[in-house]
Amino acid sequence: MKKRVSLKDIAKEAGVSIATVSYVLSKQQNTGVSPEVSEKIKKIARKLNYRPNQIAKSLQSGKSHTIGLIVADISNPFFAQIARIIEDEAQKHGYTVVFGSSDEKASKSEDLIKFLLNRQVDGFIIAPTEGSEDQIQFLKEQNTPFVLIDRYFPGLETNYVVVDNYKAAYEATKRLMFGGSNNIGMIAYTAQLHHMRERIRGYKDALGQNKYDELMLQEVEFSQIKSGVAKAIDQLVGGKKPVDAIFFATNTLGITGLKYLDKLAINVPEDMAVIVFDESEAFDFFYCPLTYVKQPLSDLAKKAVTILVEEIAEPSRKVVKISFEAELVIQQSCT
Amino acid sequence: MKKRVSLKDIAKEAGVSIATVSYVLSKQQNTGVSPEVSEKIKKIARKLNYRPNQIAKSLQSGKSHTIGLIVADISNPFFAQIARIIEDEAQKHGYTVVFGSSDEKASKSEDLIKFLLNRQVDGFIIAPTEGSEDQIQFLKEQNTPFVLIDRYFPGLETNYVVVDNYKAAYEATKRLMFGGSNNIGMIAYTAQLHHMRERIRGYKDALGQNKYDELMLQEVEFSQIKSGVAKAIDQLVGGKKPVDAIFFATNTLGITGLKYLDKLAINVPEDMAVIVFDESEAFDFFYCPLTYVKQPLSDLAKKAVTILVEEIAEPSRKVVKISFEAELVIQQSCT
DNA sequence: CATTGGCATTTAAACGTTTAAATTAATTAT
DNA sequence: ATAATTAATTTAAACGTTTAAATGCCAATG
Repeated sequence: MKKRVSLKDIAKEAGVSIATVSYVLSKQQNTGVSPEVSEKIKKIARKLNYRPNQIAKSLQSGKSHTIGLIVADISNPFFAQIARIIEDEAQKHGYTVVFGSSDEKASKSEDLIKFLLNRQVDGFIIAPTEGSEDQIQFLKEQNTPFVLIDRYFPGLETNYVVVDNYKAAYEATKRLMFGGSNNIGMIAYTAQLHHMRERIRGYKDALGQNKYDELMLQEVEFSQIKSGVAKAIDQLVGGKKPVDAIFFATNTLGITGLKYLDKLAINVPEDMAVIVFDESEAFDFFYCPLTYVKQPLSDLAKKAVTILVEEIAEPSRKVVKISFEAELVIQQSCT
Repeated sequence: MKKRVSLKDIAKEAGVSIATVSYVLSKQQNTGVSPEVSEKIKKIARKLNYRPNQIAKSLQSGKSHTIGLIVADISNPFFAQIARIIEDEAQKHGYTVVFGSSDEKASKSEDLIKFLLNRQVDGFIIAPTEGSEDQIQFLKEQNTPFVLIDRYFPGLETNYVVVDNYKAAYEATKRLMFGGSNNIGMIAYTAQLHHMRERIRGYKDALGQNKYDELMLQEVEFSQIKSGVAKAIDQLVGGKKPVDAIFFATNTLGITGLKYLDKLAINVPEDMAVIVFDESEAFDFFYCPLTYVKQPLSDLAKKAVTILVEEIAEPSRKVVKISFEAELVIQQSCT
């Protein structure tokens, strides 16, 4: 491996000290290096194809210009899209992004945080998993800059960028009612995560006391989506009061659920109205154009980066809490 | 920001030199530190919650334990899935992954490579874009370890892990013929990238001289997929010899094309047989179960990491070229 | 002419590690 | 008792930067 050229090499070739080279190449304005020397150094640097060693800079400055992104699963299009926007936005600010997938497991999330802290990331953007409050609290105590995205913990004073899940779910459910559905079921995750609870709360509130029945809300485990969703749907359609509409709390639940409905030969929207939280490329091929809740991913991700970069620059500023509105894209599945 | 605890802090508290602490904590076997001192140091380290500064280690060792992943677009599920597998595999070897999306632009790819080189990544996994040969050549000259994935340049002696695109395309086309299609069109990218040319070559060879007609191969630009595909399909179905089958060269082309076929009210497979290269969650919802070429993503990604890690350990070893077989998953769209 | 000031450059320390080499102390052999 | 050996620990240099402080030089000032 050819040794990379360093300031030292340039200094030697130019016959000056390392410091002089550094002054020239880090090109702050008022460093009194003579124009001749300056030119000479720049020329040599170009000739040798000098590329500064970011690691050395980081050690010296204490800043790595890297941000850690922790999501549930980078291969889930929802997070992949967020990752892409974060990447672009971070790059604009001169930051690199390193990522990790927690698989919704607090233990993995903890490992990742530690791993990335060792790497001296300057800050984190995290979609926190259930049970990771103490990790978040730890970051806060450490004064490590971070922004939560997609989810947050109402009990913790932290930066976050989310969507108004309650409102979005409320409106979606109301739309189903407006479309004529009388028994609206919901399929959500078992998780105690706030964003999930908010979606459920929105659903319940929309139905109101008299309409809501325990069995109409089915919760399934992350770890066994497929069987869980199947069982949930069986419950919803098989009970004494079968539902005529289902509100899926996420993308993945929706995809899995629609496949199962297909298997049961239940038709959307004739036999069953449907609304799904989040979009998916897959929905474009569903025989009935789906009504879904569209999150402003780009806004979410960009804002998260902006806040993080600001926080890195000015560590102990006030916490920023942002909640965007989601949009209900109405198509034919909810009538 | 609370200062992180360093070896120095531990040394001071323990009343020993920094070196002793380092010897204890980097726990090579035979460093003759007395058990008492060793225990004491470990205890203090735990108490102070010491976490080694990876940046300092990197500077000292010249290894960052980071690998750079450059793909066309991380938000494309094909690459997102690869990224996920690479992440897991890299982690097993103690590596972090930083990623960047080139958008199939050589200039972006070049910027990314430079950016990540400054970050001292130990090596790269790259899905190279068209026109990036010189960048790859540059890495080779620099002796920077790297592995190409998904695509490669036949003119360059480099590590790569790909799929036998020729064979996969050949078999797919033959299957369409076997299914009874007489005029088989193909929609591919304009790119001169080898993997794309191979898919096209496989298609042509399967058809054979007598069957192949210029107009049956339509190439569209990356930059205008939607309009390009629409135009291509118009050509294919509108000519004097309308096609009765289409072979889509990628995932994205397939999705876009199927949507357009829908718009034209062309039915699969009655009016048009279809095979797509690569899978997509979306296909599960297409009214007719699609026949598609399934790449062994997991094998590809894992192998790429293995090769890279080996190359980093032993830099000037022989180039490794791997070609996996793709699987043709036959469903109802090709009859 | 000695002093001051300003400019261009260098010295040196620092960031947090690792590690070869040196030092010191204790033990064993002669 | 002295030299040689071994064990435990420290010193110091190195990785590639940045940057405050020091230095050297020259011209201008009083």
